[in-house]
Amino acid sequence: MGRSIVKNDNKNSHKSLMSFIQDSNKADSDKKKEGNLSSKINIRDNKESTSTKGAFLNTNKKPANKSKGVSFEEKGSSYVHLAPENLSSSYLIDVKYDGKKEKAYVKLFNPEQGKVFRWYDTTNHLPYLLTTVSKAEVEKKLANEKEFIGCEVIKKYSLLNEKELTLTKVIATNPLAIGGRDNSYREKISPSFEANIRYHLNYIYDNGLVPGLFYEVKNNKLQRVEPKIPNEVKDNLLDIFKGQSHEVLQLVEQYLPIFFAPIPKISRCSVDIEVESEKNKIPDPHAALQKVISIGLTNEERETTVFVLNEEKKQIDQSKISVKVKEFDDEKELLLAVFDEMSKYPIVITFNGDGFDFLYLDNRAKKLEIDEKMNPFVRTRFQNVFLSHSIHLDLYRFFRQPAIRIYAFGGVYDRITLDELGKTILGKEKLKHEKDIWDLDLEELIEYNGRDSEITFELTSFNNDQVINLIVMLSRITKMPIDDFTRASISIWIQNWMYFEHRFRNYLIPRREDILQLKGGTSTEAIIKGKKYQGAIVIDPQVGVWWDVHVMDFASLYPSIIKTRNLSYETLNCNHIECKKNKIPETSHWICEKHVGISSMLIGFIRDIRVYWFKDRAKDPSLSEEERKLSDVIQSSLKVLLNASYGVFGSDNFALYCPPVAESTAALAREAISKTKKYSEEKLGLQVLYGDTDSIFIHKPTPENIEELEKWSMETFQIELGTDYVFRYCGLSDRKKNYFGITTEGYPIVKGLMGRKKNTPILAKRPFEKSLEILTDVQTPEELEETKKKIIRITQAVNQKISKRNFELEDLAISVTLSKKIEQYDSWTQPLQAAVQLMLAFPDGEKPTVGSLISFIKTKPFKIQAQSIKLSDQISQSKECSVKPIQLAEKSDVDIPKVKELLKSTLIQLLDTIGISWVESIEGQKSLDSWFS
DNA sequence: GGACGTCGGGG
DNA sequence: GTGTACGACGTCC
Repeated sequence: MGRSIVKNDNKNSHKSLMSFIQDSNKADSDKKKEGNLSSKINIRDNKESTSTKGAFLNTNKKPANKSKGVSFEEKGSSYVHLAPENLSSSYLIDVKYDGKKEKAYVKLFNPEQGKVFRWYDTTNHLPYLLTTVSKAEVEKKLANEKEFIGCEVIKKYSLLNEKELTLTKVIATNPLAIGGRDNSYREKISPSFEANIRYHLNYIYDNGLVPGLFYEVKNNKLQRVEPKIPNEVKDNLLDIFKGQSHEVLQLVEQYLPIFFAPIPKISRCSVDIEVESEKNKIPDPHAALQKVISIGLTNEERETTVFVLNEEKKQIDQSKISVKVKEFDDEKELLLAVFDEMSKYPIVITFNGDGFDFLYLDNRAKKLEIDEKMNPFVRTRFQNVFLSHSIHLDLYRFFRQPAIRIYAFGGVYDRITLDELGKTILGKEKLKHEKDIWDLDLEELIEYNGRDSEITFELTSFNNDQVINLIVMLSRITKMPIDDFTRASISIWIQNWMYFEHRFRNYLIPRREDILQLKGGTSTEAIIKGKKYQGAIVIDPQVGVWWDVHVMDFASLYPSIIKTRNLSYETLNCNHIECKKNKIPETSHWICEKHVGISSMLIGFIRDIRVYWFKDRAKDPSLSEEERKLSDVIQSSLKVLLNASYGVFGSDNFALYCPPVAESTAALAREAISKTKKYSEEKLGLQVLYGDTDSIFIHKPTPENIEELEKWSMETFQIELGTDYVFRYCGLSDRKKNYFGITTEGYPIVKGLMGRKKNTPILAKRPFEKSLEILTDVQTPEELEETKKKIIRITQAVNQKISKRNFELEDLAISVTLSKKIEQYDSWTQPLQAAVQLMLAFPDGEKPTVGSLISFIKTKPFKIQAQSIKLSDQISQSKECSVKPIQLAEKSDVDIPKVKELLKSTLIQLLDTIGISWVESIEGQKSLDSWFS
């Protein structure tokens, strides 16, 4: 916060390493560059680099429509418009594959006509795989394959082997011939490379397409429309990266349009449906047996229309409704009207449309025998539903991504429900109703449905379209179409981003097993049993109250280490004997000093551009609010990628899984924090009170000390060490990751203390928060002593209330979100006990499952009979419970000693830090005054 | 009372 | 289906 960034220092010290790497590598890297590095930015310039694929087409058979193995086909829909021969500048919103036509196509939103057009590939791009098997041999092997088109010999650079490889490119008429069937080519030809990449993504890589940028169609050819970016912006940016390698400068040019092309307002609507349903039963979207009774649709003018089924032609009281209403006496007509309205928008937003609304509508349309041509939905071979004419943005999928929840929204929402998101992000709740949807008056139904559709829309529009902009920006960076992007998770985003950059540079995309085999496993032992390698350091806290404490931390430490130490799957444990001396401490690994690692370069680039450009601009008062907000969106999208960039290398489902990369990053971080502690203590004579992963708590440093540390960090690590907070005072307990501090700006920072955890009962939370509140006002050690007395009084008062059973049942409730299905619990945990009791008490109610919020209170032990509930075999038959769900509990059930324990364990963490003893001050017989006198 | 499992929060 | 470290509380033996 407000940290000064020493740009020049950084660049220079960074330069020293990079120029070293560059120099020793010059001959090699020049060779690598020859490929298509400079010419891939525009698809127009792409002819040379992709010319190889055209060559065979002149001589070989043409791809024919003979494949019967394609498992999904796009039907002709009346909502689809084909792109004309020439189409003005349009927004690339999607890339897909049409199995029937055996062609890739893109969806282009043309703002002039307000329509989405489909442009089918005209370059005869075809699916392929790569192999080291010779052309002749492959041709012999596949001679009788109907879908086999031919082979070409191509050259690619393998980063893993550090050499150019001559490969056979095996081309087929359709993607399933390459991979996805039992007898696909990738099963027949070994080794095969790049054979498990979805075809439409391959199409994006090969053509250097960037979803979310502008393209036009000229003489049936797709070409990018370059945005006008002020020279000034470009020059300033290049200046930031001055002195870095040629490849990084290339990257700056490549990403200019991605960051600076405007994000146009794309018109969109949200859709939410209501279905006739039996009491407490969610209708099955696969069966779609019940009528659709109402559909809400909100557009960008914030106009909400509710299409409602009114078979009995009841009079609707207009005074009771706030939205537009369209009445239908026939369900089929209702659906058709909504389909027609939806077709006007290039983006349609739902909340869980993938899992419910659209699945239901598609199946219902089939049931009602709506003409296929009028049904806007298309099924993929995985039975997903998407829209033939536009893109479907399912917000449930997007907000569910942990990386988005934590890094883009600071974890403000806990549960992924429309109500919770509306409440926490928009301050707008769903309408509550006592009755079932089935029993609502028409007016109530209309209002309820309208509200849901409004919340859904506003989740994308609040704060200047923050969510849409975030999605577009991440989609541009990772090169994933919005449709794929919002349905994939962070490791796939990073995978796609890195795959694109490999292809862009004509590098062979490595196979997971080759990385693992060549780079080996880990060499440190994890502290926690079952983990693969050792993680971060947490410095032992110095117990007590400390005044004037500076918390310094490294700016995005892990990504910075990946950048400055050149960490990448190919540079870790490289083949050069000379590099073996460049050891990673505490491990058996070493890093290459000859080549720049690709992930190091990419992660380093987005780190630098975030820190040196967008982060400052997000807060720059000299910029317009709109510019600031856009910068903030970009910096937060970069943050999302950066924060996951280290972790993915340690995740065995990541395509470039490389445990030594993750392990080395953690080891170097440990080294950085340990050295900083040592330097502070030994060279500067400072007292280090605590530290966690990338932070260090320093007692009473002078401004000179701080400056000295910042300078030393830049020189030693080329990473900014800055001041995160200054605490007027802070309290450290003997527990790690447990402390509080009051900043000089006068607000409290609380870490790990139970009183802040969301499932702590209010009874304990209230005195905790009250105590913290008065601690926040404390200015001097003398005032602290006074405040301690107050806190003791507060605590004693609550303790006495508990003894007298003077509390509300709700105040004792412990809320837990179930993390598993009921049958999957292998032990008789308290949340499970409560869930089972609920199921017994309400056999017809909604069954608790993953994500259900269960509230319970602690009781004296009692037994229940739960034979009727299906549980894991691991759980024995005797069922003793120590909790009761709040719905079933009474005050007399409460186990008083346990509640007192709970209060104690919550508050003792805070009291410990300020030196109040629970036994003496709260439980003890001594009066308050005598204890202090 | 110790080993082990589960959960949650935070980075 | 990004990583590990950590504390609290529970069950099971």
